Amino acid sequence: MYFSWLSLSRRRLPSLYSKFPYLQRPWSSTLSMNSLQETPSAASSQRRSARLRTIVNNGTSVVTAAPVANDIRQKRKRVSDKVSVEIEDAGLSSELSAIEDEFIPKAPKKKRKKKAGKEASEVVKVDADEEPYDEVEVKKARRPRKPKPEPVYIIQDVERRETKFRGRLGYACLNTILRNKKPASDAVFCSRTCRIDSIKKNGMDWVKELGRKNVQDLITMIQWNEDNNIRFLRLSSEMFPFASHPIYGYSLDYCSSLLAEAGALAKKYGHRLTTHPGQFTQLGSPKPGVIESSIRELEYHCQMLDLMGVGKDGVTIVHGGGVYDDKPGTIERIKTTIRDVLPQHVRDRLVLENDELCYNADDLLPICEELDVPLVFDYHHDALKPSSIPPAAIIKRTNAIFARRGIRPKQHLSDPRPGAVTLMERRAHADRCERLPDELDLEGIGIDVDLMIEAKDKEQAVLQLYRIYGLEEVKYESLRPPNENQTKETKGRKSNKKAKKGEQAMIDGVEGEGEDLVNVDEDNVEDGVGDMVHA
DNA sequence: CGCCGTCAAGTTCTG
DNA sequence: CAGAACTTGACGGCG
Repeated sequence: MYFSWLSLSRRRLPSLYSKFPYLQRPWSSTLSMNSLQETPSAASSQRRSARLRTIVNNGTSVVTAAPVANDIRQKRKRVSDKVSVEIEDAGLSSELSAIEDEFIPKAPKKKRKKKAGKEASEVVKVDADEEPYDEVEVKKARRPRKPKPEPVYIIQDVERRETKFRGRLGYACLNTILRNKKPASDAVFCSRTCRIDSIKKNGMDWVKELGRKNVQDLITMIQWNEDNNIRFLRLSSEMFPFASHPIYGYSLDYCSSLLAEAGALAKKYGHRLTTHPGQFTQLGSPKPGVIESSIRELEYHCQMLDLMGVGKDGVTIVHGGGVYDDKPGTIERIKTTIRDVLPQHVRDRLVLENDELCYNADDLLPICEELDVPLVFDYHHDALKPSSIPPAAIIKRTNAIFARRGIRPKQHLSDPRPGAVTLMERRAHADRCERLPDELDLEGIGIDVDLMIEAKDKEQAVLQLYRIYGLEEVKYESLRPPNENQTKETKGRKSNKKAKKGEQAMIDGVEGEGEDLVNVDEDNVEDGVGDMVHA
């Protein structure tokens, strides 16, 4: 049984609050009070609680001293990675007792070792901070680490909406649940890669083994998708590391039987598999070498799909790329590359996508119609770089191309990150999507197309849309709470040298007593906060 | 195990 | 003009 976190209002928990008045923080499903129990000292625990509350209650702005900010930053990052509040099942009384257990700081107890085969009837805390107390015993016994029980996640209700859309929703490359399986050796993902140094050191067979493992895990992902009613997936471009590299490249033939197995499974379930090579794929570059690399990349993607036995719906999506200060000339080069240079089997899978900086639908539709190459319409990109043609009209025209080519139409959907203002900020994808575009309600436009959801939360974003619109049955155990501290900006999601510099300056400044703080600007401080949540 | 600097490729935008 | 952003984070070394 699950309950809504929102349902636990203060009014419903008067006794709890009077007993524990320090529970003055916003309810958060991703912030575990376990993180406060990291030392045996209750006093220390409480000091940390107080400092954490300060941070939380002040929202995203860090107003405490830098060392504390740093401490909290690391703490919250760990917590948000691990997630979560565990509350066991059923009625309100057990909810309350579980919450009390959560929120009352106490000295860590020695974890009871479960006998092998015994049912796990109790919820064991997922608490990395208890580890030190186990260490001696674990070393002595030399037993493999016990798998930690799955935490129970608190999933909020979603606002229900209506749609006529009946197509498939898909996600790109990575499944957050499978990727984050613990221990790390259990992680399932398709983008194992390596460095060239490692290829030199370990040899080509070793690289190829990475690719084989990736395909093996792809099979697991396809099965997971089927079990969760997801039937549309973008294959990772990194499935076979360096496969298109001029020196370290290799054919995928060595993996043909496993690829065929994965493809057969997808076919059996009616899953659509597509690919989307990276930004290095430039069909209009003035540099011949770049075009050659791009074609190698496309051929590699094509071979992957071919060996899987994927049909015509298995398209390879690329953007127009750069403009090189000469859009008409570049468009001619793009057309030449597609028409005269691409091998036929590659061209057969090729589709173009409008981007947010250079080529909108105004630019691409004429190319697409002339060369009979479908256009994958991206709602988010069109919002950032609008074309003169309304989305519904664009989709109608590209759907005609899809129909001529016998390929099922496909579109992309994503939201900008909340609070993003500038174009560059708005480029970045939000964690999830709030709603489906209205166009999807229109006959011949959107009701029967496939929609790739490009969101940081991957399959979670799909499942959330399933819930909002009642599109498919959703398994509750597959749901994870959203990150409540989604950063506003792209800055801070990745390592940001400038931000780190500013942050370090702040820390140095405070610790160094009286050093100049002039260079510390708020943006950088906020970036630091973003980092700790998202990195 | 967690952290952090770095990593194949191209291009554009920003300060 | 250097750094950061897009794409899909992941590796590798270190504590």
